[in-house]
Amino acid sequence: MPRRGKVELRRIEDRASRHVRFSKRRSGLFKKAFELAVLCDAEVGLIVFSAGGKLYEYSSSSSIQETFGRYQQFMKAEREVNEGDVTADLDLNTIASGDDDSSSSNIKSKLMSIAQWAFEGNIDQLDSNELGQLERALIEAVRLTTSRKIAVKGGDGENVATVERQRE
Amino acid sequence: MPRRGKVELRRIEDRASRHVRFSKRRSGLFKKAFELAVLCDAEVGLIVFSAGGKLYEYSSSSSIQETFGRYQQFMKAEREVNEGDVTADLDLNTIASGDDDSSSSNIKSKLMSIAQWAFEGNIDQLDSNELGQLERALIEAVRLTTSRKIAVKGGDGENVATVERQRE
DNA sequence: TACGCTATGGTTAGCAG
DNA sequence: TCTGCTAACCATAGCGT
Repeated sequence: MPRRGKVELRRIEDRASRHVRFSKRRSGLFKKAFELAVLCDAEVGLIVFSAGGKLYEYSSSSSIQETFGRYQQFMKAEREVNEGDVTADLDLNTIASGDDDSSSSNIKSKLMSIAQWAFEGNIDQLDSNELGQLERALIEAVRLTTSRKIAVKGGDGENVATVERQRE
Repeated sequence: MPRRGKVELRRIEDRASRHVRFSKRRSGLFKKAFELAVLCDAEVGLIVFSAGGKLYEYSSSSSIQETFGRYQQFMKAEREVNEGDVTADLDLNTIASGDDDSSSSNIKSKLMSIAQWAFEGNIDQLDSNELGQLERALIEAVRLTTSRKIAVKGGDGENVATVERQRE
């Protein structure tokens, strides 16, 4: 005798039942994701971790990373529109400002902006100007990281790594 | 009179119909994703781009980026297991090797390894040793990027093969 | 533990407004 | 274009094995 009523929308407490239903619903979800991509010509990226930590993924393009890269680009573009920026300037203001704040959040956001370069289109197609932007972002990240390292270590100022720009 | 037969699994050619069905199926997919997360205590991240480039997203945790960060960690851990690595060593071998190959693919993979640091747990919790690893990765990325910049600026004839992905 | 079954509830294609 | 309707298809909970 199949189900008696409609499904309640809350966590299934019974472990076994939860696992079985996870398995069934997961396959249903991935099927739907695939159908949406094919039928409607959409790009779909789907990541699922089970309660036990197992990973399941689907991407209609070549990889999840590619889809997420597009997502990052989209977010970046939206941010720029909202802030009135015109060019993909990679936070040059922040780089220019001389504050020596090597807090972890600053490092993280700098690494995230570098990550965007990794996820965006081909590195092949970057011109020397864009490479220069990337270069500056990386140098700034080195500076923040080095400061942070020293701060954590507790004042060992001798180990500062120096980045020397190559002459052009 | 509702539908006459089962749905064919191929791109819907009629624009209007494709849009309507995208809208309906998308909401169905997001509902299913939400249900899976709640019912089965799973972590779900879903990104959808419509054919027109509009973005739709869902994440059962605080953000897509967080889910993707976990995905990155998972992939990294898996890679380490497969390669027999014990520590999160961030390709120090590659860094150590003195080859001066500033090809775009090397830059990209270096940026990706840096991106992993951004997505991983709190920067706060890195000790000075880990910060040193990150520092070295960044310095190597600067070196590769600078070389690349000079190469591009100088002899432009180098048009590295561009790979264009086909859809379907 | 995982699969097959099936009645029920849920999703949706086509159409009308 | 979007919204609502509804028949028809589809997914799946609970059970049996």
